[in-house]
Amino acid sequence: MHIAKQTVEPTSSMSGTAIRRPPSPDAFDIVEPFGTTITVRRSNEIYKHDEPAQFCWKMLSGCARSVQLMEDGRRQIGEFLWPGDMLGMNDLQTYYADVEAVTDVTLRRYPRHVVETYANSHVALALRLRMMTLANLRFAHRQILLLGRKTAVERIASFLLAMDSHSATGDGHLVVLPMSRTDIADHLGLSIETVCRNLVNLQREGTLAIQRSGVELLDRAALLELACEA
Amino acid sequence: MHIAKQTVEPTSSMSGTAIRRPPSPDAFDIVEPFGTTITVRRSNEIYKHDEPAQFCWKMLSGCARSVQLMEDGRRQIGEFLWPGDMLGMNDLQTYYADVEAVTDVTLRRYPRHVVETYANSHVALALRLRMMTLANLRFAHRQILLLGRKTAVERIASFLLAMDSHSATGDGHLVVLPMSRTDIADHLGLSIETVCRNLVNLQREGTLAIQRSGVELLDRAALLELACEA
DNA sequence: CGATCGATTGAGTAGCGTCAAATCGGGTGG
DNA sequence: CCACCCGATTTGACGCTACTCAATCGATCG
Repeated sequence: MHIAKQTVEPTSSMSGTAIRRPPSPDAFDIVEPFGTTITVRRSNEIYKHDEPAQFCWKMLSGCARSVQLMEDGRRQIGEFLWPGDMLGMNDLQTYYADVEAVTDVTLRRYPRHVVETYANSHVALALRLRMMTLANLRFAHRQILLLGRKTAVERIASFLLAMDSHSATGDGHLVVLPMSRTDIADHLGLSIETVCRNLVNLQREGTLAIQRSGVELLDRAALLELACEA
Repeated sequence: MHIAKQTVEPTSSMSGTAIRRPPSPDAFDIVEPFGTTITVRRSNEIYKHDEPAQFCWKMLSGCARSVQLMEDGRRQIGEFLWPGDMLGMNDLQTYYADVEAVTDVTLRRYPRHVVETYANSHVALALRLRMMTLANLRFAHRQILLLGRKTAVERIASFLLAMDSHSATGDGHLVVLPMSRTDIADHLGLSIETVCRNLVNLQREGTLAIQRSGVELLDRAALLELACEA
């Protein structure tokens, strides 16, 4: 595990924890004293497939990707992880995917056995963990529908809308895309060229404007229509 | 909800609960007194998308499918459900998929609020529920890799091996496939014709033999190779 | 300024989908 | 018992979506 930097902040700063973080007090506070705040630099791994699952993490800031690799190099990004998301929770003794930092990332790291121990005595924590897992399962099933039955444009429209809901900016139309086209392709089950071409097509149609740091959504209604979520 | 028949067996018979059912005593036993054993006939629904999530169920026998429908009729089967599997657990107030009986199915039905209440006081049950959800999440991510990055043959090989692990027969090579080709196609993100053709190709190569009730696996090593799980 | 990595564009193709027809199997009623 | 019917499965012909390979463009960095 390559962890670029390790600092010990007494409390997690609230920056970048806007979306999925519930209001304090959080059932997770009970294990806060056992947490360590760490930083992982862009492109470095947070944990790897088959490693013993000793820790779990909570995203504080940045973006990470969960990666499954096939022997011949085919790659699938199961999910992107955002502030408030948990990583590394498992029913097995080892992790079953790689997780890597897309941007520089700060995380709060907890020993798994501590979390499990507290989950066995503090019902609120057990409930919180279960609800997080159920929400993740729901997202996974959305992704299964996307990968099984949606066309390339539909996948991209769905993806952009999902990214939009993570954009802290909210009001503005600009959706920041911190991940590469390759990452997007490997998340949507497409080739990088198909992602590019479809983005350009959407731009041509006036639905969005491609910018350096992301895309500007010009016609959200058209995207909703395309994403089959209208 | 169309439930064909409703009986009240005092205890669930153990028939058909071979695979994922842990040995007694089960943490679930605590809610058994609140359960009702029901039967749902082939092709009937167990619950529907957007219904209030009042109940959850445990599969006792048979096979069910979890279905997501798009407005234009495209269909995705997220998972097949087998004895021991839970249905209807959710972090929302309503279900987010349809579940239908593939074969005649018997289930044990529990009021959600009872399960939630006990989960808040009986740690073993809370843990058990979380572990089940984590396992489901792991299966979902396997399916995401399959749908995102595997070819048609690879998907079918993976599917047959997964079905094999549910076959109670074990020793014999015959894998029973209770679901239709359409169901298989909608689970693997393929067309029904592609499923047929690839099954026939595998038969031609001597990897399997198509039979009335399922397929006989003649060369499991070849399937493992194809499934990219060798 | 050259080098490098990511993004875009173009040309050609293959895998899988669609449409349509044929076949199979199981159930029904005479 | 057999002829018929209907739905599911299989087969065939063809087309299209998205992939592959390859070249170009752009931006960032030393």
